[in-house]
Amino acid sequence: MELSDLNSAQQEAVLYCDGPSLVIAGAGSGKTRVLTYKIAYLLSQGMEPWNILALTFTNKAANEMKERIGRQVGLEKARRLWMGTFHSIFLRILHYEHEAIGLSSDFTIYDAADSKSLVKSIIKEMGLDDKTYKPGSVLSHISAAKNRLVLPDAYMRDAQLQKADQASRIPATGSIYKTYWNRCRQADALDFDDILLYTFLLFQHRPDILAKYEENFHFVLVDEYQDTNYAQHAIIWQLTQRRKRVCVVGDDAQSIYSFRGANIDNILTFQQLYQGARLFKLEQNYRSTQNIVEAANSLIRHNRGQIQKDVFSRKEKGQPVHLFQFYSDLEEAAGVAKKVIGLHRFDHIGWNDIAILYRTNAQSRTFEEAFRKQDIPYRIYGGLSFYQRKEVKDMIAYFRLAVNPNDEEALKRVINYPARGIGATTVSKVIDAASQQGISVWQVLMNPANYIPSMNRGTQVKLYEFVQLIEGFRAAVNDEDAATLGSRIAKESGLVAEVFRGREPEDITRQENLQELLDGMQQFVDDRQQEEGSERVLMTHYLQEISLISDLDESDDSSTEKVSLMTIHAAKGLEFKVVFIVGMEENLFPNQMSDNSLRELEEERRLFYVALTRAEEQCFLTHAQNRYRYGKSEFCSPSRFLDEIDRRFVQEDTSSAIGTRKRSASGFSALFDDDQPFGPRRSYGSPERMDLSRFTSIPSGRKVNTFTPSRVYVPETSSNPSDPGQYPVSQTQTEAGTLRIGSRIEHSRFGRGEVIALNGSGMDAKATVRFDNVGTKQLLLRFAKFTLVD
DNA sequence: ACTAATAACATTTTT
DNA sequence: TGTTATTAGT
Repeated sequence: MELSDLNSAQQEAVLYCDGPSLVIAGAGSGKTRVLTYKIAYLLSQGMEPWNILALTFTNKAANEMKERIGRQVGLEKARRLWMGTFHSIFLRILHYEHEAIGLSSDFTIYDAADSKSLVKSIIKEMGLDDKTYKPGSVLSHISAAKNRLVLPDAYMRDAQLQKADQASRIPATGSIYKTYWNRCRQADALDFDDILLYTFLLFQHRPDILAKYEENFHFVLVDEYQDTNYAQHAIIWQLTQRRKRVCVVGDDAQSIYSFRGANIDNILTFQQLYQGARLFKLEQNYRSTQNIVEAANSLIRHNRGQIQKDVFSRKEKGQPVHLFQFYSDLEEAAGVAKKVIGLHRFDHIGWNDIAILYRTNAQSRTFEEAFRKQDIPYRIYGGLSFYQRKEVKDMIAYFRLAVNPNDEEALKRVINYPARGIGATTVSKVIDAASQQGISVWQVLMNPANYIPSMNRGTQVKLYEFVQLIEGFRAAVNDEDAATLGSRIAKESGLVAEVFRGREPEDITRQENLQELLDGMQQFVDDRQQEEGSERVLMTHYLQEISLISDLDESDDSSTEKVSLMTIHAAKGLEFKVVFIVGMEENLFPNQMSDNSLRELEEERRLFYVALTRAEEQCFLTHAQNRYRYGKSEFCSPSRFLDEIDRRFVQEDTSSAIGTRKRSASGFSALFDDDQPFGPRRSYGSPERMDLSRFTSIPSGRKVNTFTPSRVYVPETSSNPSDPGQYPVSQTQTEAGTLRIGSRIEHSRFGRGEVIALNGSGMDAKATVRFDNVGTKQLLLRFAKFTLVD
C-alpha cells in the first residue's frame, strides 16, 4: 500500500483508526479510494479481515470495493471481509440467528412487488376503498414506520401518527400495517425493510448476540452515510457503541434518497452522537474541470444547512457548462444525438465516455429513437431488471415455494400458472380461511376440506395435486443443488412447456430469459462450490443471493462501446468525460411532485448537483420549450436551477435557436451543422418544408415511405391564428425503409410476414400483411411497429 | 376461465 | 403516449 498515492486529507482519514470519524467527501474527491486504503491499512496493521465490517448501499459499490481491495491485499483476504450491502450482510446475520428472533430457518424475502400486492389484498379484504388507501402510498407509510423502528402496536398507540393519519383521512393505516405484519409472519417472509428492522430487534432483545458481533467487528466502515435511514443508523450505533471504532463516509450535498427514508440528519448529527468524533474533509475534486466544479458549487450554495466545505479542482479550467434551448423534446433529442456524433467523430470521444442523464425514465424514449436513427450505440440503464420479468419471477416463485411453502405471495403467483383449474374464487376462499384462522395459506391447502366445508370435490383434487407438486420439490430441497433442483422445477412445474409453446418474438425472449436464469444458477453453484469448498450449494443459498439483487445487467456486453442513458439517480457514483443533462425545465426538473416543500426542492437541487458532478470534461444542459407529456404537447419554461448556476461558468448557446431561425433549427444545428442530413431529411417543426408526398395516395406496387422518426410534425390544416400551427402526431415506427408489395417485414408482436397489399392514403395508409404464424392482418402504417427484413 | 376491451394511471427507487 | 389493471363478454 502506497500512502503517497493520497493527499494529506485522505491520508489523515485513512490513518486515524482509534475512534469514530466522519469523512465528508465532496464529489469526485476519492471517497472510495479512502475506504479501500483504510481497509488495506487496517489489514496491514494486523487486523484480521473478518474483524472488519464494511457496508455499502449497492451491490455494485460492494463489488467494486472488493475488487479494489483484492488487488491491494490479495483476493483471499478480501473475500474474508464482512463487506456488502446493509441488506445482504444483515440478511446473513438473520440467517445465522433466525431462531433467536423467532424466524423460521426457511424464511423468504418479499420484493417490492410482493409487498405491494400483499398490501393491496389486505386493503381489499378489509373492505377499504383503494382510492383512499392507495397500496403504494400505504406501503410507503409502513415502510417509513419500519425505517423509524416503529412496530405496528406502537404505530397504533402513537398519538401523533394517529392524528396525522386521521388528518390525511387514512385512519386505518395502522391496522393495515398490523395485518401486513401478521401476514408476513405467517408467510415466513421478510420484506426489505424487515431485514433492517429485525436485525435491530435481534440486537436489542439479545444483548448476548449483539455482544458476539460487537466483539467480532473491530472496525466498522460505512459508505454513502448520507443515505442511511434511521434503522441503519441505529444498528451501526448498536454495533459500535462500545468500541466506537467506526468510520462513516459521505457527502451531505449528494443525499438524494430521502424519499426512500434516508435521513440527512444522520450525517449532520454524527458528531453529536459520537462525542469526540474526528471530522475529515476531502475537498479536492480529482474528477472534473474547474469550471464544472465551480458551477456545481455555485448551484448547491442555494441550499441551506449543509456541512461547510470548499470543493475545488486543480485540473484545467476547461470549457464552461454549455446551455442549449430547443423548440421541442424531439429537437432536443435530435440535437443531442447530433452533438454526440460530433464529439465522437471530431473530438474522438469514445461512446463509453458519454452519458445522457435525465430526471425521469420516461424521457429515455425520445433519445432512444434519435440515437437509433443516427446509429449511435447506446445502452439504457434502469427499466425492468432481469429479475422483475414475469417469466423469471414466476420461476423464482416456484423456487421460493420449494424452500418456504408458506410464502403467500409466491403461492398466489403460481398456484394457477400454468393454468391448472384453480380459479380466483378458490384462491380467495383459501386466503380468507387462512387469515381467518391465523394460519398460512399453505396450511389451509394441506387440508382444505377441514377449513372450507363448502369446497367441492373437484377443486379439492386440483389443490391436492398442486400440493403434491410442491411437496415433490420440497423433498429435494436439502439434497439436490440449486441448479439441479432448479431445472427440475422448471420442467415439472410446467412452466417451461408453457413458455416454450409460443413462437412469437416475445415468446422467444421469454424463453431466452428462462434459459439465462437456469444458466445463471449453474454458474452460481459452480462459483460457490469453488469458493466454499465441498459444501452443497442449495436452493436456499441461491435465493438468499438473488433476493437482494436488482440488476445483473452488467454482464450483457461490456465489450462494445456504448453511450449511457440513465436517470440521475442511477448515475450516482459514476463519472463520464462528457455529460448531457437534459430536460432542464420547470415541473420536470425540479419535478412538479416536489414543489410542495423546501425540503423536496433542496433534494432536487442536490440531484442536479449530483448530475453536474458526474462530468469530467464537458457538461451540456438542455431544455425544450415544448414537451410531450402523456400524449399532449406542453409548454415548458426553463428550470429555475439554470439561473442558480453562476453565469461565469455557463455559456448560453441558445439565442440563435429560437425565433431567429423560424424556430425550426435547433441550437445545435446552428452551431454544429455538419451538413449531414440524417435519413430522409426531416425538418422537425418546420411545416413549410414538410415533405407531404408520403401522405398522398399509394397505388399498389409503388414505393411507400415508412418514416423513421418517432414523431413527426404535421401541419394543421384549418389553422388557428393563435396557435403555433403545428400539431404533433405520434409515430412509433422503429426503422426506416420502403414498403412495397412483397416486402418482408418483422412486426414486434406478430413476427414475420409478407406485405400483400397497400392501400389508404396519408395518415390512413395501411398495409395488409400475411404473417407466417398469425394469419393476415391490416396494419395502420402510422402506428405499426415493424422493421423491414432482408 | 379465458380473452378482449376499456379505464385509469403516470417521479426518482441503491435493497 | 404508453402501460397496467379491471371489467365485460363468450
